[in-house]
Amino acid sequence: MKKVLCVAEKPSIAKAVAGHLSGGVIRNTRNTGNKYIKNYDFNYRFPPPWGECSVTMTSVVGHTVSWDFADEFRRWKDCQPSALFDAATKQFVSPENKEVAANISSEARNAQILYIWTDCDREGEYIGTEVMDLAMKSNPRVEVKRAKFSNIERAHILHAAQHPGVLDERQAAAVRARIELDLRIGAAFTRWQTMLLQTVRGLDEQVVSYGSCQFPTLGFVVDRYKRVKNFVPEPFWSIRVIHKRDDINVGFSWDRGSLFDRMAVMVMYEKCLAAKVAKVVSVVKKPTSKWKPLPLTTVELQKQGSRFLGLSSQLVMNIAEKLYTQGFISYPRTETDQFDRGMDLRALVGKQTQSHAWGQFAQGLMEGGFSQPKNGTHNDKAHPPIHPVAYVAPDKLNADEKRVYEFVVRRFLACCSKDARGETTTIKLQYGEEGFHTTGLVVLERNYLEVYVYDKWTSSQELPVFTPGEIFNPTEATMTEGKTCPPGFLTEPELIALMDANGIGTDATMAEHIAKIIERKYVFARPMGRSGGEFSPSNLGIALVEGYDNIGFDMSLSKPFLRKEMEEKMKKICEGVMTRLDVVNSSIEQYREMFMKASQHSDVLKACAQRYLTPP
DNA sequence: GCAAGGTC
Repeated sequence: MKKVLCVAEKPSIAKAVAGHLSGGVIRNTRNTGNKYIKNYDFNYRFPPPWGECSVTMTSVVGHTVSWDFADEFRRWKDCQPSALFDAATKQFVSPENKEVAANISSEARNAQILYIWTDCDREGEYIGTEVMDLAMKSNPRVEVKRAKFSNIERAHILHAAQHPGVLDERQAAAVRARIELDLRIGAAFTRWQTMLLQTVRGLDEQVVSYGSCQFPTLGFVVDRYKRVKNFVPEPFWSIRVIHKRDDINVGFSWDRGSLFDRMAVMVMYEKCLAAKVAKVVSVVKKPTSKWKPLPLTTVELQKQGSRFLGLSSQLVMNIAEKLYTQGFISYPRTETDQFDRGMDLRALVGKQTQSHAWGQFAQGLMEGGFSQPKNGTHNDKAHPPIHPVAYVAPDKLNADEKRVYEFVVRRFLACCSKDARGETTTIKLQYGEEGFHTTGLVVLERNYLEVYVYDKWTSSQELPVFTPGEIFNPTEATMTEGKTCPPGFLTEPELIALMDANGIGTDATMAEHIAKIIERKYVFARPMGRSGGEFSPSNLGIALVEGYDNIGFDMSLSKPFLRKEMEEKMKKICEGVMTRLDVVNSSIEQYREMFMKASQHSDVLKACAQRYLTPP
């Protein structure tokens, strides 16, 4: 009988896959040197030519192998920062991963086949090559296969086991290019600018880091700050009509909205008054609905967590991680906003019927209210949307955990419910030569809104009856004056949305980048009650962005374009259009030129920092 | 004393 070693990216997947393949008959569960990892032994019948095999299923815990510079470049004074662009690098297993690596090597020793079950995304493909290398160290002749799966539903996993594929070397190469570039560019610029600015007041003890994600994130905050600061309010004028009927004051808005030309508005307003009467042009009733939300992704969880729960994105992710490891919710790092057709969503809804808070609603879904969730447009092919997998009694969780869990559950139940339905009434007026309108809403069926308490959709004041063709004398018509308002400082949900839209970081790391630029004292977070808080840059943060902008680069270091370019090059590696070395070499040359330009004009950056950091 | 990416 052949021995097959299966390796997943994380312990939870190993456990789930072992459960499905073994049919519940696990011969042996062995502890390893790592407290999270277990080895599961069982038999499984693979398709020919393998047939019935003795299987060991285990996992790593994310990356096992790290990259850094060779020893002679590790200390900051050992070399010029610019030397890091082509300094020797090395891979190694960090002390906390020693047992993980040893487990793979020793389990692979007597296996004929290594079957890789890492997540089916780019990082997973690379982690798969780490596992392969570790296994081949002890068993160079082991045959390597790769499972293709996108969720851990039983039938899906069994199908994956029956259809072994191969590792995608291009995707792994793309990740390796990314690792090398981030290391070289990040370390070179970080050392250089830290040492350059050390003599500036207040920065003597501080690391001033550069990272391809940190800087664009900082750039978003500075950008908004400048827009707020440079904002010049502009006056505008409008016309508003009010008519009192059945004791209701109905306000009508001007079809033109508002104009910046006072005289023009004045003339139009006078014409209205001269006309004396207004005429009802149309009264239109239209069914309308408010759509239930899409299945929950990580980015959405972080944005809404900040908006509705008043928790920072990082805290939300830490809590979600904990709820996941305790088996209460599904994997919290996902880009997918579509549920697989095969998933038994009703079973998951059923588990929530015992809740005092939303149990009745869940019961209602079980008794006919259920409706298949909408599909979004994202699918990472690795994880389903975030959803509750078990019911948890509220007294088992602390206050913040309870709120995150509750959000995940309510969101899920909302997805499985129906859109809210209502009816709008739109009344259009002609008054002089101008058009006016008003709209009323009656909510007819609340549906998902009953459980998704975060969305508001309320009936506006009911409109009195107006009849098409009717002519009346408006109670009041006024010319109003307003002023344009500056935008607010950047909030956390807005920042996450910007990062997401511009490809800065991944769902798993966006919160870390935000935390990092706070730790580096580039930005401050002002807590703002329930909406989560807003960011403004420090003097140092502004100085860095402005200093580099003053030097002047074709592509700004604090804008997302450089990162986007790197992402596009990675895609080209995946498509086979470029090789890893093409990408690494061309990017290194590009950054080396920028680095040289920066060092030639270091006085510009330094002067900028001095200007912002020296008290007047 | 550097990065960003996994995961715990």
